[in-house]
Amino acid sequence: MKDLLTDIKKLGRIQAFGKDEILFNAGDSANGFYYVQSGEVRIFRMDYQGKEVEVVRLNPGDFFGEAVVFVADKFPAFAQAVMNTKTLFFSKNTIFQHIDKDPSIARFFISLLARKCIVLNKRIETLELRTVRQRLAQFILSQYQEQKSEVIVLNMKKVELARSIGTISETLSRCLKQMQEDNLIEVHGREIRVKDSVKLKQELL
Amino acid sequence: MKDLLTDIKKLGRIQAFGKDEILFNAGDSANGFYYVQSGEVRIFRMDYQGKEVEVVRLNPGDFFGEAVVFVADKFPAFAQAVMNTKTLFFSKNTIFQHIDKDPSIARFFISLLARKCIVLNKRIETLELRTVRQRLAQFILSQYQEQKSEVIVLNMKKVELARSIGTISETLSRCLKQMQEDNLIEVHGREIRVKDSVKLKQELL
DNA sequence: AGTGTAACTTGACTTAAGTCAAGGAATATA
DNA sequence: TATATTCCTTGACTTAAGTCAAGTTACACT
Repeated sequence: MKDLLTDIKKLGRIQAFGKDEILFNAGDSANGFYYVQSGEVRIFRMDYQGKEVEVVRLNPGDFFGEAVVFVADKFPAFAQAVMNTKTLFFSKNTIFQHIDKDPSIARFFISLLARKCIVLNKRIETLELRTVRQRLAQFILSQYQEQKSEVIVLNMKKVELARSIGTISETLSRCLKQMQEDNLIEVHGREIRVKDSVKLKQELL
Repeated sequence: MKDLLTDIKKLGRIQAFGKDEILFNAGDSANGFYYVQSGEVRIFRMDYQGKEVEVVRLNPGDFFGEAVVFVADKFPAFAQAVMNTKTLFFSKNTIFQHIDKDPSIARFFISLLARKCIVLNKRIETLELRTVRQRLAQFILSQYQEQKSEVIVLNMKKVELARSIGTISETLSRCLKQMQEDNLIEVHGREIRVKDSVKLKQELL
């Protein structure tokens, strides 16, 4: 699988983008997708007031745009480099050719997409929880399980975390404080130490 | 594509389930996935109190379980027939064999999964909207665009709609009423008539 | 180290939305 | 047609969470 990824990466063309540079605009024809080598990419939409609404951020090791390329012909959102970023670009044609002649490549993308579905489903379940506190607890627990450590280190700003659990930074702040007072966690900057994972789980009703 | 689906359906084994019958339990090994021929299936989890939390409902024409089968080995949730239901069951082995020898089948599942990703992403964007009113507006607009008609007919109970936009039936009720008073829509039972789609769009901020 | 900016926290206040409880439709069942 | 059940709506109330505004703290850069 690791070698497969290495092989697949060889099918891509290296591209470099400067900070704030646009990779594609909403409406651009989706004739290929991307893999982040280094840096960071953000995907966002424009709402009716022309305000940007961030959808997701992609970090090294992430593919993006492939779902769109496989089913639609235009990108529905914008992609912009957050910092200097290197990507691999995979053209639709190349990839389809390789999928057709090498089943292991087909399987690779099947499992890539399947994993995305699972992740997205989890995200939805989180967002469907009623209170911010529950969604935050869910987030902390999921990180806690992924990283095997008791200490979670956020790889994003708190505003971003807030948005990703469907709230705003002020509310997140208060919620973290409250959870500290309830002895569930301990917060130091971007480090969250899980003190009582059992009680934390009980929060999820 | 239509023929491809027909061919693929031939790879499945017909199964029939009575009302309320369980198709699989959380934790069962995922050695295959399903296609709904007729009837309805609901997927749900158990929370810590042992209360059922519905994740999604599947109707005729829907595949389910395939993402899990492609990446994990156990189902994370329960599946239950809502009414008498006929499904096709596709065993993991059979499907993988066919994927490996027929690229068009691989492509079929790639596009199936890619479409799911797109749908899930839309769902997330909806849930991230701040107010219930916005999420409801979003829901109505998306239905309005899919069905080309001004009249949307809900194919679910209002409780279910409420949950799917992350709220409860009482709030949904009040929200629908308010939107009627604001002359955006007209509600008669499960029919929603869009009266002013422009204003409705402006609701999304 | 000093200064400036961005990130985060806190407080006071307002509004949205959930809970509980009751009552009406609508639909199914006898 | 009556009766039961499920579904939906409404009201009164409480609580959660958003807004606005004012500080802190942390960090980045000369």
